[in-house]
Amino acid sequence: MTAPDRERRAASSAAAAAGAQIQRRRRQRGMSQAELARRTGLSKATLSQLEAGAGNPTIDTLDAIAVALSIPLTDLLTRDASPGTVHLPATAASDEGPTRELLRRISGGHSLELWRLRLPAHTSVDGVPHAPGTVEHLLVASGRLVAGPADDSRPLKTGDLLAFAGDAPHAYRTEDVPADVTVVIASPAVG
Amino acid sequence: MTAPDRERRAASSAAAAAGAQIQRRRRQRGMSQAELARRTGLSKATLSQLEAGAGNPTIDTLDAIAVALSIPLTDLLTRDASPGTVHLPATAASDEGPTRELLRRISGGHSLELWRLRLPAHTSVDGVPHAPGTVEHLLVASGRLVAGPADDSRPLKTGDLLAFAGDAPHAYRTEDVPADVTVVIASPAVG
DNA sequence: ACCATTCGTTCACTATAACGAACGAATCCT
DNA sequence: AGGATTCGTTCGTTATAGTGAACGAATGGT
Repeated sequence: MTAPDRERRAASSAAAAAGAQIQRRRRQRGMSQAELARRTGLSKATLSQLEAGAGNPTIDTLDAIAVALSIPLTDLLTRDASPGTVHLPATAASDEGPTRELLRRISGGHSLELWRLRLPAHTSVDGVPHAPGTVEHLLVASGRLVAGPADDSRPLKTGDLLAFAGDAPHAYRTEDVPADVTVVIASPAVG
Repeated sequence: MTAPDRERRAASSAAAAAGAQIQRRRRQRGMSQAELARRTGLSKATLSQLEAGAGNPTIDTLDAIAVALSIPLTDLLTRDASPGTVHLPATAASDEGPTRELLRRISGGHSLELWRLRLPAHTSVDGVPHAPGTVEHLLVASGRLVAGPADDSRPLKTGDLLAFAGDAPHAYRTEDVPADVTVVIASPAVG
């Protein structure tokens, strides 16, 4: 890469986005730059410049930060906004004939993770906030639970679908019955 | 970061994984290192070392490569889900404590559809072949069925996950018990 | 056979990412 | 108030990511 090329890319969205992301996640955890510096083994100077969007971090630097923040490396490279909560109650199964029902469609540019979440009765689990723009889908395979964003959680039963923003604090909680839940996480990718 | 720290991380999985990923995607496109160097504006030397897993690229370098390969930046940092058919049998639920299990990860650039498929007993349904590159995921919420590509279908029970290429002919078939299946269809974004 | 390309690698050099140290501004104690 | 921390920033220095040139090996044309 030539020097001019590098300059032209200096204000590159990738580096700036990563910087913003680092700052956001750090503050989310009530962590100071100094403390993050201690945990990562990086210098305060480096973090300061990165968060200012001025830097061009190496993959090792980003990895160290991701580890210290307990998030996947890729979460530092994703961005943007989040939708509202959608609750689709289970529909009655028809007695005869197979049914095919479209629950939800999300348009392009997403990465995808499928998780299985098993909760015994009377259990509460906090969800790890994901990258901004991440949408989380809960499909209740069996049981009951209360789940969703901290400020808008819903009671769910077998067959229900709940979609909500995965970048805000959220939690799953069972009461008298255990729950078996499939979680589909769709994250927008930076291209 | 101190010098010893850096050395210790030299064989870091993050850098090595990125290197492997770069090589894989480049070859997939029948592109030589030299040509990728031209398109990215990077030197051949840099690419050679990165693919060898020896490097520690900056975010700008990775971004340039991602752009040249027309893939989201995050794809360079992600292990791709294996392309073939994958069958993940249900795991036993632990008696105590919640379990969180990553079933599958698919890198960016996908649109997403969630379907619910309900099959009465003794029913057979042909799946519509989707666009090339589409991956279909079956999550068995309850019951049993035999499903998958026409030439490689598998018996599935409650809790199983089956992933297979959705662009080939495939079918779902129940025997003595009905089945309730969540289908996640990931299609590569157009463009 | 020969020369011309193109490939991926290695090496010395240059540009720069990350560092350590010092700074002023806030905040919290006596 | 005064001293002690802790914060985030800025500075000069050091370690290293990326460069350009040269290399041997492989391929293609004449």
